[in-house]
Amino acid sequence: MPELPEVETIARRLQSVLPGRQISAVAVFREKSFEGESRQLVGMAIIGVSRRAKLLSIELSNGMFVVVHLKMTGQMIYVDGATRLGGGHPTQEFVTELPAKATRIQMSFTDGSALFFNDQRVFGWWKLLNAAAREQEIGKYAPDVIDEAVTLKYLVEKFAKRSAAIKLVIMDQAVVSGVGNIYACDGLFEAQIDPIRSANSLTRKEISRLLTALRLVIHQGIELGGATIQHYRTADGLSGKYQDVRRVYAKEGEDCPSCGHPITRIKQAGRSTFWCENCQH
DNA sequence: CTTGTGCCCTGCCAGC
DNA sequence: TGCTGGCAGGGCACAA
Repeated sequence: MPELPEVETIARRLQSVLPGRQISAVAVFREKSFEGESRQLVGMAIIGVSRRAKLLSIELSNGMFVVVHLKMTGQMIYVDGATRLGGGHPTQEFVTELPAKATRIQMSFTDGSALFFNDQRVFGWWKLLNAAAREQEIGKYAPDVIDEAVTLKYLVEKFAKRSAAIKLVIMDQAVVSGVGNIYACDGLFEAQIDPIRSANSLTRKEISRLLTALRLVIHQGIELGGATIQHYRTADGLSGKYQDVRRVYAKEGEDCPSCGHPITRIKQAGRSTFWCENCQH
């Protein structure tokens, strides 16, 4: 589910509400969702929350981190104490019904508030890691696509070695981090590049256009609080707004926003790609 | 090294 | 009203 903009939106919100709170209990409803000894968390305070690639890091007062990957359907919903006790004004009714069926982990705080990790498909995870292990986990991922370390030169060199379809290469987290199916499709549309073309067939000019386009849609995604197609919710349980301005993703048969030609869906590496055959070459 | 394929899970929905 | 297959914001382990 969540790509860089969605994870960034969650990270920013959690950073504004979690620091200073002390963990009173952690309930793991699905063993698979949590790696490590959850009891070690009790008594720790939250120092801060950050994002790198599609990973969230929650820093604890003992120097350890809860590193989180939301994969396809993960949600991180924070509910304040007043709302949980019924006296607040929840932004979404369902936050009062947590934990829900898909809640895999509940982290409770001493002030009555709680953080819920919901994950329908159970692909996502929380790992309790020390600083070195967290560095190693994060180190598996290439620089964020919006990081200045991703230069035109960097991409030109990476693409030169790859004959696979450009759509797959920009979604390869060892090339750049943060681009998933929605922003890959929309970025390629914005750059007017055919998703099937081999990465090493792109000209320098096209790669430049693609980098600019990817950053545009990613930044727009962040500004709009992410894209809610199905499962994604902000940390307040709200929908994002990027889906309202998306170009082609999940718009099969609808009019191309640029030329009006119907948007096509094809399958690449088992996943849907949406694009305009008329505009993208 | 690269590439393609299957798989991890659960639930929804279109089409029979 | 069922059933069934396809599909879902990701990434890893394999085989070739």
